[in-house]
Amino acid sequence: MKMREFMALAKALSDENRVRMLLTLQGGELCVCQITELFRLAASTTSKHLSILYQAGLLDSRKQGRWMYYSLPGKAAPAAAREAIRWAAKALADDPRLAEDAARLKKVLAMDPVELCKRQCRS
Amino acid sequence: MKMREFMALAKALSDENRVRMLLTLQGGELCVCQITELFRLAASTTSKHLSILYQAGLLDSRKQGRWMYYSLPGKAAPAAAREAIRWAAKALADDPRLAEDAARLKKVLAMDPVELCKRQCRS
DNA sequence: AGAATACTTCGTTGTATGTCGAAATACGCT
DNA sequence: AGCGTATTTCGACATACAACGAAGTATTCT
Repeated sequence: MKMREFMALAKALSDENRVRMLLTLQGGELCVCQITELFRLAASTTSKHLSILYQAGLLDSRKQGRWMYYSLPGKAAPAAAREAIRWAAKALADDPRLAEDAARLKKVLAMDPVELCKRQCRS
Repeated sequence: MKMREFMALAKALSDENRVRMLLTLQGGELCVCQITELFRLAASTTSKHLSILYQAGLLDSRKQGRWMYYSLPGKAAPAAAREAIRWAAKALADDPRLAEDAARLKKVLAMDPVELCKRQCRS
């Protein structure tokens, strides 16, 4: 792996919101609007973060209709990326903030997608 | 491990010069002036980088007389830090830039310490 | 076709950070 | 004590980057 690619990985992990997003996706794929709701950021900010993670090789993406789903990468992903995710997940296994994120994720998943989007339009 | 500590690790690895310094230390402990010579940075810049790596738990340090030696941490270091180093080392095992650093390191090690310091005073 | 929705791109703003040189600190030597 | 050396801290500057809102793109639905 070239230095350039490694630095993309390291820089992608150097922002707390991105790390939280990455590890939240351990619970399965999510679309941008769900993640936006979860972290209370502007949709454009969320999109940018996910793009950075994706370009570093830390996420897969899948477009279905209007929705863009992001998920942790499969076996095809570069080993260094998968190892980075395992490193972060292991190191932060007992972090309370991630537990909160997981709890809020449940609520978001329980919401009707249509309701979710209306919420965003209001805020 | 708390999020705060993990982010310190990730941020420490998010600068290319710091990663190169860290992996160069796989060759054994070095003092600040040797690393400064190796990377052609201002001594104050080198010192700052090493301090960031140290505070994140990625380096041990040892003061001997006027010289401050930095080295990779031993078994006592947090597991997440040692895993981060292994991750970086493995990912960059075949990076040409690190090979150059290792080659220049040999030259620096071959130099008389006194000569080394004079060099820095001149430049 | 037109309206609504989900996402991305762009432009701006504030903050963080890498870099340097100068000054300050710590240590050894005479 | 005073000098020279190694390192760190401080102050200044430039660049990088996270955040937002607005505008643009893509897709679905009527």
